Amino acid sequence: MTTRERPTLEAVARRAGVSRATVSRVVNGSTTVAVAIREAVNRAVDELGYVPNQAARSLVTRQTDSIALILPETANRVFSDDLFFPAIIRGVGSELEAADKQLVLMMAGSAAGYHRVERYAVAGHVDGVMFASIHGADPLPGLLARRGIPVICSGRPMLADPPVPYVDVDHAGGVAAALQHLITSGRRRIATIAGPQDMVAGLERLTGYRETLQAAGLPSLVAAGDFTRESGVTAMRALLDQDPDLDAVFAASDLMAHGALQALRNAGRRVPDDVAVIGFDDFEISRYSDPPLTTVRQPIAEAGRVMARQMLRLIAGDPEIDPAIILPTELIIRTSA
Amino acid sequence: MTTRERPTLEAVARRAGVSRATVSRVVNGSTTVAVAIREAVNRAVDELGYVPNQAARSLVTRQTDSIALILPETANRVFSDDLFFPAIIRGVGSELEAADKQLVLMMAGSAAGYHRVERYAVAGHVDGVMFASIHGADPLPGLLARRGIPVICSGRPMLADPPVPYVDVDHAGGVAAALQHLITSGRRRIATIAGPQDMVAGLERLTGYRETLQAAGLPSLVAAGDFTRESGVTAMRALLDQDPDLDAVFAASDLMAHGALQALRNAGRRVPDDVAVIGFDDFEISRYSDPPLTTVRQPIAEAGRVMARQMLRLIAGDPEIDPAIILPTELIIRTSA
DNA sequence: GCCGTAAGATGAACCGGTTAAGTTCGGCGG
DNA sequence: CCGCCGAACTTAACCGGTTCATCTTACGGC
Repeated sequence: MTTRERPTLEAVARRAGVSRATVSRVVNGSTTVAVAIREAVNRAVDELGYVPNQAARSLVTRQTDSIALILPETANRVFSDDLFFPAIIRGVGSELEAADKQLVLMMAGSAAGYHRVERYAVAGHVDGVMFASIHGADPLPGLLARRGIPVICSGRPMLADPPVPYVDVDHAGGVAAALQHLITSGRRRIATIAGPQDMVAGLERLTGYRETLQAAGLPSLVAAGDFTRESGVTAMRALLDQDPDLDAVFAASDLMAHGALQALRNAGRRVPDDVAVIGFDDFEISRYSDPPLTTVRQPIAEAGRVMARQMLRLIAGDPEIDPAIILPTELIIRTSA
Repeated sequence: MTTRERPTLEAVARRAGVSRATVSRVVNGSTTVAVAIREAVNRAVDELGYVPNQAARSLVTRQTDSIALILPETANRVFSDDLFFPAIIRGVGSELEAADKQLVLMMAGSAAGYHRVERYAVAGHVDGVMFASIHGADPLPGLLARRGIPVICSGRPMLADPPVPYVDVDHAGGVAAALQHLITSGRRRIATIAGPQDMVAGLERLTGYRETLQAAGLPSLVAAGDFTRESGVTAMRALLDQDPDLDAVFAASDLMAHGALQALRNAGRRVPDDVAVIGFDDFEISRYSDPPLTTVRQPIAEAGRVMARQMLRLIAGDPEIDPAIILPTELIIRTSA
């Protein structure tokens, strides 16, 4: 193991025959350095393989060039089947990479982990904190914001003591488009499988459903789910029990829609002939389901990118940050409805 | 915005009427502090909301308590449809969380990003670096190891100048079990859709296929893929062209197996009646494909956990690190074979 | 009553950078 | 020829912790 000592500024300075300060200025690209000296310093840097010590640097600059993304689920539940978080990570990651910032991923599921996130951020380990999805009335965003830490949320936070800027998608518009499509194609008994009601996404999609159907003078029929496939199966069964003659289902997530497809098949219903099904997300797998799923596409990766861009602005001290950015959703029509 | 100044050790010391050194010892849980003083200090810490400055701390301790996980794909390709990386992240994350270490996720796709990773690690931003999957003869693991940075790989690295400890799964055993199952159930013309040959996983699964079939005295038929669903579709079509009478396919990934199912359906073949299909991975979605996929389960999340544990040991200075840990694979029999 | 000792607290020297203030020196105007 | 100016470099003071050597104090043994 060639655990060679890491060279310090001091070492580089000695080798180049200049002072620490000069080396620092060369390394940081200052212009007021004579060409000859700059070259000598750069040579010394290369020869020694010098890399600045990040801890020392951020001790004085108060910057770390890394940004946290909080996944507020337990590490074990995140990613199990869901493609929401991967997409967010992808978007955020690509944008931060372009800005030469590092992405620090944190799972804040457990109560201990939750507190750990707070300490981590306050300790100055990161320049800012992004929340990938908020459950219930999470106090953490507000708490960090009050501590003076830049915060951006994906999804409107239910609780934000000092209001926190956020990026969200047009849930209501997406739902309305989906239901309109069902109504236009003649469906009249349209049920829904709702998402968790402690998340804004779940809440708004259900509200959108209720309002659209009411405006159309059609009856509502709701079953509760939690965005997972299993809950979709269970909810679909419950709906069929309550109204065996329903002719359409709007599920608040693609995974629940897949569960519904499965339950409908087992119940002997044909999709879309007997029952039309629409989901929400447009995950990759929905193109390959049987039948391919009609669904509301939400630009998740794009939301991640926008969130990252907002964060970079916030850190740069830009005073004009949109308090809310709402991205459009789009109905993708395939075979299931 | 309550951007209240962050209190320092000094402030706490003044308030508690003791020296900086004493506060430091209390904060770090030293035992040689009188109870009365310890309590006074803790009170001061609470009142001021003191949190140690991480940069200052790691400047002297040379520790950051965070560990990097490198995803060596471009940020845009990772996660697109694949459930491998999410599973690794899940395993690594849960284990590090338990050890109170932070996971830093890095995408090293672009050439620039690649160099960035090196600088980041050498700058001492993290205590160690884990590689989620190695493409080709990546020099980075060896390079970091030579710099004295703890490194663990998932998947045997093809190139490791100073040998780097790794965690992998029993590819050969899994492939053998799958093929044995096909042979036992009477299949004789068994083709394979291979993975990318610049990755050990792709390489070893193909080798396993060749050796097992040769030992059984059966002919080989290989089409190239790259682990994606699309490549599975293409490869399956090519295989059917070459041998319309094949009666089984072993795909080196679940995604490719799903592509094969799709291509077979389009070609009018029934699965498993006409052609048996086996995949490799056991992603969640494979339980819900049509028909449900028989596949080789590899414990991806477990590999992540083991990798994290090895890393923690390495950092703790444990001299006895297994240079290689191979986790068992298991054939999961469903309907497709 | 004196001394040795150990528990517990302190002062100060780091860690490795950044940067404001100070120094040196060549050149130019008067 | 002198003084002044600004460019370019150096000196030194931080940033906020950790830790070791040192000092203080209380106590037990003789």
